[in-house]
Amino acid sequence: MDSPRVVTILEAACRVVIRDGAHGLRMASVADEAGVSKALVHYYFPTRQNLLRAAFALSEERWEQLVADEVAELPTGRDRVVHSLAACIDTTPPHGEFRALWTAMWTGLHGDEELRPEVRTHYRAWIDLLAERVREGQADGSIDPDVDADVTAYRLAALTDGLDSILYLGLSEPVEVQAALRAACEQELDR
Amino acid sequence: MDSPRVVTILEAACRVVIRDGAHGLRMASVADEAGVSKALVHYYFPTRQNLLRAAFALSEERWEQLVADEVAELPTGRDRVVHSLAACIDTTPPHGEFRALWTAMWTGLHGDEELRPEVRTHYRAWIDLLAERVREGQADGSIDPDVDADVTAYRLAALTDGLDSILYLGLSEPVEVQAALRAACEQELDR
DNA sequence: GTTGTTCCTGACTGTCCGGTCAGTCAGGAT
DNA sequence: ATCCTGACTGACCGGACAGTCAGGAACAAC
Repeated sequence: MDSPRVVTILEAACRVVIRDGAHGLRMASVADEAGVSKALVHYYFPTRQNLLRAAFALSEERWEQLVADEVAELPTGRDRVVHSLAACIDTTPPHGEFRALWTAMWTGLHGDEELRPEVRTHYRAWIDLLAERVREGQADGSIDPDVDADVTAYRLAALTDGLDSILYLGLSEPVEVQAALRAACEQELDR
Repeated sequence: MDSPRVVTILEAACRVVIRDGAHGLRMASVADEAGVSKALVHYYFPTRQNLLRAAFALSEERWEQLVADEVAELPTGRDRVVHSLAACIDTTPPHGEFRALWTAMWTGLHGDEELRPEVRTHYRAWIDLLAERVREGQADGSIDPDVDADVTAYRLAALTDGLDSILYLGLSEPVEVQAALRAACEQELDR
């Protein structure tokens, strides 16, 4: 399923989504971007929806890998939690691109009811991963041992999501939003 | 500008947006829903975008009025803050409809760059109003006088926004989300 | 060298939908 | 009696765009 051609097309689709949004994705744009004919895109992905889903799946996979790699370098659980969250509101490459994709996927939910369970699964997994990292922090002493890891992860995930909206709206500068996240983390995690 | 005919059309448009999303709004659907011809919709609203914006403006105005009225009944600033937030994740009528509209407007941002400043203004005003209510609570003793009202309002607004996303995704039941909000309010507001 | 399979394309079609337009009609002014 | 206007309609237009299809090239397999 992932011949080089398929990957080329999916990466092109990701670039188009970042540029035009999921809703603005045209089969012809993807074909142009990939340097192939429109019919070839349909050859590998019968419908537009198939293409969109596959592109999201690919970007999601790569994003999770990227964050996991970065996080693995950090010394404490607390650092890992904070970095996981900060990555979600990072507007600079390479995180910025993934952020744009995720936002687009989010928006793409409207009008594609079948995409919802998939996004839900990813979101759930992300919260669970976050909770796990909180527990690591509690184990290594970098996070208050008395907080409930699940509740904290849930709350911080929601907060980050909201901060991302604020960022997207252009209500605050990235720097302010990052500071707000850091402050909230201190309040939630410090002993 | 708001002849009865115009209001009929705008209310029809709101119903269509709630049902089909902003992106799924068709001039023909609105016309059918309002029981008028498609041409009449164009008569009052030259373009689809005009109609969407006017519909959002109307619903926004009504929603703010509704919450303001409800909040005015409550005894303490703390109650008013909590209710303002809870109203945003209330899935039951009449709040639920407005929530759907707001989510749709949010989504409608993608692909209508000119809508963004308007949403930003509303969001900003909402945070400011919330901060004001926090200060009222500090004045009447129902909220910890040591918290920074602006920071708290900002953070709670972002959190509520994120919780709304979780709700929209169907990741948690409304009851759980409401409980999470209440718990977060306690942590942020209690002395 | 013929046959089959996979990859790939240009040209085409059908449909959906925002927007236009010529014209109808009721009612008010003159 | 005539003119005018604002509200309203049905029919139509044109562009955009997902998806189709007949067939061509490349590359093996026998």
